[in-house]
Amino acid sequence: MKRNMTDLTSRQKIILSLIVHEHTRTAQPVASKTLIEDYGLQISSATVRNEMNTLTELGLIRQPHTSAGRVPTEEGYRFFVSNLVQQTALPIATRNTITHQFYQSRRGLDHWLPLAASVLANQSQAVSLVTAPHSEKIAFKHIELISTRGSQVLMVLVLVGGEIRQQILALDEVYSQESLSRMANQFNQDLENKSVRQIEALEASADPLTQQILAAILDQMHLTEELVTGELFLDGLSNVLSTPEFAATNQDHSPLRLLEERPMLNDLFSRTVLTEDIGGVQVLIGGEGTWQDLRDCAVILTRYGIQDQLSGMLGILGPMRMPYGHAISAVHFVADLLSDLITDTLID
Amino acid sequence: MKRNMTDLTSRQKIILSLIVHEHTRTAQPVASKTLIEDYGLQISSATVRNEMNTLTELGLIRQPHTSAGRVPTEEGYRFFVSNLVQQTALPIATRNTITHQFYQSRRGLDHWLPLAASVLANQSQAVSLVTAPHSEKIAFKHIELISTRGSQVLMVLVLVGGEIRQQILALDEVYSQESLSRMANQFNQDLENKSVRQIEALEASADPLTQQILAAILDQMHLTEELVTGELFLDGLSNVLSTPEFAATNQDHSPLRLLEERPMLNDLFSRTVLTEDIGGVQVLIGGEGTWQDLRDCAVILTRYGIQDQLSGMLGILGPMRMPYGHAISAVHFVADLLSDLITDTLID
DNA sequence: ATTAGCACTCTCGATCGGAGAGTGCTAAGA
DNA sequence: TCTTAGCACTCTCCGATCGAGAGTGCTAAT
Repeated sequence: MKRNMTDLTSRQKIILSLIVHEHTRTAQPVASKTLIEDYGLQISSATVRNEMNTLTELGLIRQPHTSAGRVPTEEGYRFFVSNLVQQTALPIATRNTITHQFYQSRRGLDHWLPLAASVLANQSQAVSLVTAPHSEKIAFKHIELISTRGSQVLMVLVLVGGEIRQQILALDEVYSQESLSRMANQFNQDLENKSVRQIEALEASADPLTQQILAAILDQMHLTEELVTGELFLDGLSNVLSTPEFAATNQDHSPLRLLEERPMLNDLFSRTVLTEDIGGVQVLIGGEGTWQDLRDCAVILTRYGIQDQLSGMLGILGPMRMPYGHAISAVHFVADLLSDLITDTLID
Repeated sequence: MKRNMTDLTSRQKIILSLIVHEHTRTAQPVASKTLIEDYGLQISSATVRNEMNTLTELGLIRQPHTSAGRVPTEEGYRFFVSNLVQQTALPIATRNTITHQFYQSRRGLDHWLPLAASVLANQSQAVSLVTAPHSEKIAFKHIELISTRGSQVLMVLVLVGGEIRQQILALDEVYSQESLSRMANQFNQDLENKSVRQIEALEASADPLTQQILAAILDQMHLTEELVTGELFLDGLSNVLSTPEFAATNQDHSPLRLLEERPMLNDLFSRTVLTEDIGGVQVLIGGEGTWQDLRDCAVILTRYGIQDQLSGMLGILGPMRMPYGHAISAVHFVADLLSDLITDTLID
């Protein structure tokens, strides 16, 4: 079933590449004549047709109907991406512009993540997805208790890795800001770098007030732990709204549904990228049998961040007919950029 | 131009209402016969046709072509919303379920805002928009300096109202967590409740380290001040993807573009709702001449929060053909719910 | 003021046919 | 054995045509 490099002659590879390229450009079936005319091949259209026949038998391309040109199949795209695609690095000027946007007045993740999504969307002309980085292991870093009104207190919790969580606590009596700060300092000394387990062990043998706060801390840590990924940033919806692949022709089965269904999205993330080391880019073509809604789409995903410590995911979702070389390069580039930024500002 | 209540006989109002209702249901032009058959009117179709003629002359309904039924015009919808719509309160069971979801294990805005978006989207079967609440006047509440690595420090800034901002600072030398905490405490005493102006006044006469931190604080306060609204939460995209109004038939002019263009969105927010007091719901029909992309859409927006202190915006964007009664009630309901929650947990 | 009756108009869907595109096959040439 | 010119064949696409049906506007009667 699975083809490898050696199954195809180099001429067949060239023809497959050209079909992919041309079909990406025009969204139309590609004719044998178009190929020799537009790309100046030194062979006749009949020869191309013969080769096309072979490729069709191999399941790499197909004809929408008897007398139409050829279109790459899912298999065909997979073969292309695995063996033939060549990454087309972003122009140096573009890279500089983008890098500059990220580094100007170092504003932190709040700024970088939407920017990453925006850059990806622009570069790929597809929908981009970026998740906030998430710690591999949840541990306490710092707590702050801020008196607000009456006995109500704002708890700000910083976890190792830099994730910040907040919660309003209703304490039993009113405490001054001084005593709240003292309490927070105590927690900061006692809990630094401690894991959920270790903190749970302390919970039992504490006075009621401490217990209440510990419970809140643990609550937030649990919530964070349960997340597969951090917050999700999207961009580039308008890039794909008008493409036929995303139009909701089939009743309400649009690939865009996926973006609103966190369970599905998490599933996608878990099954593909979470298993990979940082640095590898995964390309999913046509839903891979699992995601019906992605039948005509491709997803390019990768992980960024710091191996075994703090990582997020980013990638794009576009029509299967996509400029893979450019898209993969763009994903790589943005991932590396974010990884660098996070390494520079890691909170540990 | 503008019609008021008294321009129409009560029978005309009934007919207009029925046309709006029926067209909302079927998305088809409404015939005179349909009206008397499906709604049991005790008049003949010819009479209805005569009245329809009048309504057409008044510009409240129109015929797509000579021998088709009638469709409400923009004007017609406006008249309907201003004079005829009756809010249909959400069923008590639904209200309870929703309220319960908001109040369970009070998790704070992180939880409430996406939930609000989700509830609105479900109730209205349209796209929902919710912005995080934003302070009317920016003032310092609390700062925390957390040592991370080497001379790098995480600054967590809490503003009056509860907005939290963070930034990584690169200090000139390494400070212990104790000395950082001491510094933070000093700031907390000196700056409590101070505005941007007041803090700027202090900046000049401080030592370099203090200056650096004050600059960072001011930087974040300025950034916050410049925001028209807080973070934006969306939901319900899939509700409208398949409706003709949102399909990107006209090249790439879909109403959904709007959602990705913050400037446009801010403009929409500013011109309509920011001018209103909390409690009033605004209905925008057909882009009101300003927003081309919203030609076939309606937007229902309102403000929630605490007057003159902390407020955000929420609403829905749907096809002009929309169950206004239900939608307006839903927007009202969710806004009130959020206002209550925010009042309970206000940080001042 | 209302309504029955009727002629009129316009859309929608089905059907048809021709033009054009592109193929597969065959047979000849390198 | 590989390549290619030539040609018949197939299928889509597009426009034209047509009839059915829906819904109206008008007229005349109540």
